[in-house]
Amino acid sequence: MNLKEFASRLALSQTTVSRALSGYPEVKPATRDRVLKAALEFGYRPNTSALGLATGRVGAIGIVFRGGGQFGPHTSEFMGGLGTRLQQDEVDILVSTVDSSEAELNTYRRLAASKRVDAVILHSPFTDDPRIALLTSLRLPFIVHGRTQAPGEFGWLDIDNFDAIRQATSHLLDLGHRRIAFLNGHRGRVFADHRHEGYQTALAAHGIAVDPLMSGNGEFTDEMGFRLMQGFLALEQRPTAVLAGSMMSALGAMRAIRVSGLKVGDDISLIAHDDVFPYISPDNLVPTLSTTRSSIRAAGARIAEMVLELLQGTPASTLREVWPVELVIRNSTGVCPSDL
Amino acid sequence: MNLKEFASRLALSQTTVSRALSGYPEVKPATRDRVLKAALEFGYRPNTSALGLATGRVGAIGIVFRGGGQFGPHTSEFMGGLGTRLQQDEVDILVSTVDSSEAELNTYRRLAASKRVDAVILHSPFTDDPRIALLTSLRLPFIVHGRTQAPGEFGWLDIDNFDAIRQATSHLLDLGHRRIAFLNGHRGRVFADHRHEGYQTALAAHGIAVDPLMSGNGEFTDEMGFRLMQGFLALEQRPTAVLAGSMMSALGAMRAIRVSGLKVGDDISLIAHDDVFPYISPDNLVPTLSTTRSSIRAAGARIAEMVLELLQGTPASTLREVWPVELVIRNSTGVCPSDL
DNA sequence: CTGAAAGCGCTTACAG
DNA sequence: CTGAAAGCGCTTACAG
Repeated sequence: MNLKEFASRLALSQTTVSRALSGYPEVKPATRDRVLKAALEFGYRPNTSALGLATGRVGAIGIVFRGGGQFGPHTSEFMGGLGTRLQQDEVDILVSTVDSSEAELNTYRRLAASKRVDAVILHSPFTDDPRIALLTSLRLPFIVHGRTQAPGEFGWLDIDNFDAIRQATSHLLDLGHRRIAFLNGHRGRVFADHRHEGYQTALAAHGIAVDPLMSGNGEFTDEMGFRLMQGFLALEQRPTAVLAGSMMSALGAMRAIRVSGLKVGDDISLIAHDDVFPYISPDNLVPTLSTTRSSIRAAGARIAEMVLELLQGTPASTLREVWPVELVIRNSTGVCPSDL
Repeated sequence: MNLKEFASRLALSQTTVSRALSGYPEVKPATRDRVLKAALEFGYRPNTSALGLATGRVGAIGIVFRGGGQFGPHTSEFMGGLGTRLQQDEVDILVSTVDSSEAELNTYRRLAASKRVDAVILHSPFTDDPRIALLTSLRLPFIVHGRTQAPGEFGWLDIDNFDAIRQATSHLLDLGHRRIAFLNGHRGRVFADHRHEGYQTALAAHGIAVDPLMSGNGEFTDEMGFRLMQGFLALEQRPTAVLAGSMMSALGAMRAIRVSGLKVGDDISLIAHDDVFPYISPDNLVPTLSTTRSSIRAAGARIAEMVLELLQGTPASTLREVWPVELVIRNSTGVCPSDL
């Protein structure tokens, strides 16, 4: 059913019906009630394309993923967070998949030129991220999940990756550990660089330099954790503690430690970063896993809200947040064994 | 830039430009080339809303998720598969999140009434799924990921859950196991019911009845696997083999076995269903994990293709596929220890 | 408080 | 092979 038919059933003009539905003030309350009830009854809803043409707003937020690895467990939780907030405004998420950086840029061009979305969410930024300049020039509103050095008046939400790892490292140092390994994300990704700085800063406070042999970078998979940890354990002077960038790499690291005959918590301390997944909990591991915790789902929900605010006219420069990360001590961390 | 401006720059009518862009045959090749090149050069793309209004097609496929648990690891892989196929046609995925079944039905009503998507993908069907009748009455084209008894001329793709678990159970029986536990999905979900039937059928072939104490149902989380497995191990006559419905529940089950002092592969055999996640591989576990394997990403890609075919006019009744599932034997399965 | 009509940017029958 | 114009279903300035 379209507006014309719907309005004629109510014996009103399209104008009045449209205004009643959009909440304009100049409609008589009784008329509005009648329209609203009828819309529910007949299941009338404005055609999105017509609405998009007339108003320029389509009620969808875009997000682009690299088809391969990027659709990981973080992604689904983050999207779950976005969704819970956006559904309240009946805004949907438009997901596009790409194979390369170049394809990603082209997708933003396509989304902008065809006016498919009202805004996009940029994630996993690089220090100097070319997507910022592109989106700015396309005049496609956006919010960044993470931070970047790229200039511009955009909004962003990030967790305090620096302090999370600084805290975790300091805690291990306080327990007497001096050889602390680090499973980090890819170099060039802002979050990984921030974490590296936090690691370095904490070590430096104890006069310790970063040992390149004891830190590794990669995608956060179980295998990455397993392989890198095996490498660390094979070192002449193996670490007594490890920082893992995610639950997935922590699982692999724990297994490598176990297989080598050592015990997590007793022989080697472990702290992982936990994005809080519903299907794998640090409380449920053996031993329970100490973590730096920050719900990526909550971040998604807040970013959704920031996007909606941005579209409402809130200046991007006021939409910037750094979320603190909590260090949660469980049983995978202990005093450094003195016999090393 | 809109058509009007773009056409005038080319000194052509909007009609001709539109036809050239849409690949209509009645345009002179030279003209078409000129238009295509200029479109690339100026970055011209038709406005999606205008296109949607004029043609009724919006170039997006909808999928609805329950906000809470359903956004699991399966989801992201499946969407990755959808995306890789859809991107080739520049079709996007419109994701909506809901809290309840009722809200899900309303979302389909909203998507249909507002013509936001060309089709939707239904997933995780129940045996008698009310969504089928609704989508049919809404005339919203759809493909089901999974099967259902609900009547109708719709297309679907499912894996052979029955045979996967039947094979796995038979293999364990062949190894001498007689007490085989089963970590299954929620009752009422078709895939879980099919798996139960496969389990039951294989056991029955050896004259064994299903022992309700040795099978459990739930969401596929690490914790579910851990808790249920602990329960099985506490039984007076504990199982000598276990089937886990997913990698996540398998991780929990393996830990429960380990913590109890038993060894996977030696004391207890384990076979898990593996949807093939990039961040956790059965080859990399200790011991390596025997699985029933089926790439949920590949299923997503094929379903995307089926949706595109459906929209092209292929009859839904010809779009039905059951994919076989491969049993991959690794080191987590062994001969039943005779000392029990 | 309500309505007639222009306009958003396309496609496509119709005419040539 | 090309073009002028109607129509898709809305919103919103303008008029009353």
